[in-house]
Amino acid sequence: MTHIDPSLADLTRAGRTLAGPGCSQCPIRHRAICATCEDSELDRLEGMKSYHTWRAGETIVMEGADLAFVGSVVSGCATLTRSMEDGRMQMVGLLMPSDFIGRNDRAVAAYEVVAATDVTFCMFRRAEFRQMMRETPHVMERMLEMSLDELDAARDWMIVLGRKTAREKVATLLANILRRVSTQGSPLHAQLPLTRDAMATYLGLTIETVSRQMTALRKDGLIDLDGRRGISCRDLSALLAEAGDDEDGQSPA
Amino acid sequence: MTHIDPSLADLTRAGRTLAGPGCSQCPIRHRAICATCEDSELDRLEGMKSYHTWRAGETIVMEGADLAFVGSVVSGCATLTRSMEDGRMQMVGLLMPSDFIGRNDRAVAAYEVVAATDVTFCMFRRAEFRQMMRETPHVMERMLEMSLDELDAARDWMIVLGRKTAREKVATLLANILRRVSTQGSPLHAQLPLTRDAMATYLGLTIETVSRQMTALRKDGLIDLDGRRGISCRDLSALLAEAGDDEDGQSPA
DNA sequence: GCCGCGCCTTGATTCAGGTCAAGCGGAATG
DNA sequence: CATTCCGCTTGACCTGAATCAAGGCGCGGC
Repeated sequence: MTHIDPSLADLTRAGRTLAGPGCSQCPIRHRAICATCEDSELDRLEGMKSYHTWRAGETIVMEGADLAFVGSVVSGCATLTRSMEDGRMQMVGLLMPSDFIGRNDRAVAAYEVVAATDVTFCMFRRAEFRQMMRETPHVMERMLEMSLDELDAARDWMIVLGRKTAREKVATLLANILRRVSTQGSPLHAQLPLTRDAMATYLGLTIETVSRQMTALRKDGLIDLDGRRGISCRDLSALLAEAGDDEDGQSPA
Repeated sequence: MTHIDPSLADLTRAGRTLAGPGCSQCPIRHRAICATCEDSELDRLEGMKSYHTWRAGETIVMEGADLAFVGSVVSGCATLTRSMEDGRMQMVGLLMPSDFIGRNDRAVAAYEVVAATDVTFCMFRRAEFRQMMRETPHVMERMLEMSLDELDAARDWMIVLGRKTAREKVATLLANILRRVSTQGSPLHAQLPLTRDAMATYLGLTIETVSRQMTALRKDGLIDLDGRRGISCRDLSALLAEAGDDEDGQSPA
């Protein structure tokens, strides 16, 4: 169970390089929060956390349901989706390893959380975590930092939704996924963690438009497709140019 | 210099009712952060803060520029805008009284901040504020809470940008503004803090479409317009229905 | 190996919102 | 009081993405 290379840009964040040494188990412990914890604090965390795995497609938290835990993704990928009464849906976040979910001060989930692939979470009960945070200020400081990163990322996504064309939207998403989950090397390649339907929900498009734009990008030589999920790209900067971003997107090296 | 009624829903947040007693001066001191501060802490804050006012239209922070302060809005309204290299722009946030700007751990602004109306900020130098936060955990806790509220609000806005029609978008914005800045009473009425152009930038539309939808809503009897900025509404729930939200939107009473 | 189901692609058509263009009107200026 | 300018409205037209409608195809089950 290895984690992503921390030097890769973050799909749902502003691309901050996470601090912390080699990580072997739980991102909450080893990277996301406790990079500077004392050993005794780590031991305490150890006793509080638990793991749970969901299969692709399973609902993890229903919209409006009681949210009894906070936690972060250990492996796999989950989607955060909000929906309107008439059924229109918008994905508002994509949770990849080390991403955090749940807030310490509110019990009700504002979004539906669904496993996109098989996904494992490292979880804490809400009240316990809150208490721990109060007693450990640098954990709270790290939480604040992470929240602000998520806020920046959410705001960046508003440009995608509000101003980009369908082609740019699809190129943006593919480039982000390639940067984040690809096996290193050139050409980059990856297995998409999302169905076409999920991509459409994320991008504010329909499934047909996503499919057409993927085909168009393939015909234009910007990407190669391998079955339903496989994708590769030999020139990421060309793809980013189609995305309408600067050469390097929003992320420093 | 009175603040908005805290019972009014927050335009750019998830509608949490802020705690704290009557507020007469700076929201950082009296409401947003220090509702639970000791007197001695308040005195210390008092010595650190300063005020600054910008005229409508002035740029407060340029995109990518050095951000030397953190602060919150005392009165007036400012916009947070991100732009693409080809000039397309998307507003990613609207700062109203008590809203916060600037992060404690990063010096560079990701967005341009512009005064929409004459606007006054209460400011702290970044390094000082960070130090103060470290020494005062409940201030940090409040900052975390505020950041998570902003994150929820940003994610809510993604539905507006990604899935709503032009009519729904305009109705959503008008209803939010009316809820937040209207003088109490029925019919609600307010002076819009935004030009049509700024509304378009916020909603991911063009100025012409905003104008047409405003006219349509007026002709349909959902709102009344009074000059360029004046607006009133005798049935907010009807307007919210046009916005595609549930009757009460995202905010509890 | 064959079948069947879901996911995906592709085509034809429609329509919401963008684009281009003209003109109004209120507020500041002289 | 006339002028000008800028923010706004309105109209005509166009286009990009949605919608509606067929299939194709990879994958799991038998």
